[in-house]
Amino acid sequence: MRDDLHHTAAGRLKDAKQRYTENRRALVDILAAAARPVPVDDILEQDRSLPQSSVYRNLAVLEQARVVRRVHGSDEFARYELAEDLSEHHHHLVCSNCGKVEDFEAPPGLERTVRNVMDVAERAEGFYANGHRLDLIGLCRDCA
Amino acid sequence: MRDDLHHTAAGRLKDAKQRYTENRRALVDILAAAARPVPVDDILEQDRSLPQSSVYRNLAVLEQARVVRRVHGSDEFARYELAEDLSEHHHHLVCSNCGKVEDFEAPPGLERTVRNVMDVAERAEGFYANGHRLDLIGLCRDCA
DNA sequence: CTTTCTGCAAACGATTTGCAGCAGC
DNA sequence: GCTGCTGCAAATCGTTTGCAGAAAG
Repeated sequence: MRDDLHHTAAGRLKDAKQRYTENRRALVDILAAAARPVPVDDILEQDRSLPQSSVYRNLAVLEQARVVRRVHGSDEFARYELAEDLSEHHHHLVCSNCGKVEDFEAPPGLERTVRNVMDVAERAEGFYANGHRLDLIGLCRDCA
Repeated sequence: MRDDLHHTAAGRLKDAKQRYTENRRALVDILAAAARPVPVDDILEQDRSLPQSSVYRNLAVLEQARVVRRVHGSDEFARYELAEDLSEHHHHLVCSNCGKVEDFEAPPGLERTVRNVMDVAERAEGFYANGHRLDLIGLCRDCA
């Protein structure tokens, strides 16, 4: 499973004419292990051997190769998670107090409804949606 | 209608022990006139008499007073819109190419579905949602 | 070998803040 | 007057970039 992930990541990097180096593999491992989008600072704490600039640069490369995705919380800090098709489809619980972001799996009916909304957007506004984000904003357990 | 808006804004600022000055009124007017969240740069262009620092400072004050709300697009620029209860409830079409954000009114069935999801989040995760954002990500008419 | 990656340190740029003067109450 | 607001210019800080050396292929 984890091997499969690395295999896919390597393939996508190769398509983008990029190498799958130690540092990049480490980033993918950290993101795969997390149950939430990870802020850059957390990554640096989890692996002190990674220099800040390399982390930023490699996350940008991985994002372009569609291996990871950047996520916005309620604060200014960049957070990253694995690309949608490398993990389960899910949504986010965003704490408006502390900025934390948790993954959340929505009940099945929702996806169908959202699909309809995407069709409406296309017909009504000429907007070609290829994805969506549904974030619930509120107070996490710690801040409640 | 517009007067009512200013009246409400003034009241909320008073509650926060803030004054409703010319500059702040101008910001509310600009946001009320837009059909989309407005980036700070656009505000500065629309009213050259507003100094950058005042715009940032006043938007922060207005946000704390719950008159405006900060919105995240797909780029790094801060965008603002009127608080949810001062405008119509709506969602956003976020262009993943140019970062632009458009307002979009979703069909009624969606809201009911989302309400259910919020209940699920509370029971399953102990997360007290008080709002949501559903953004469709894709290509706007110009970028398609 | 050639191309890409790394890590340091310096640069960048959107946003924030200190401060002296001005305006609201 | 006292308190809060303004606008300038300087500081802040997450993020980006230039460059010389190391590593991948």
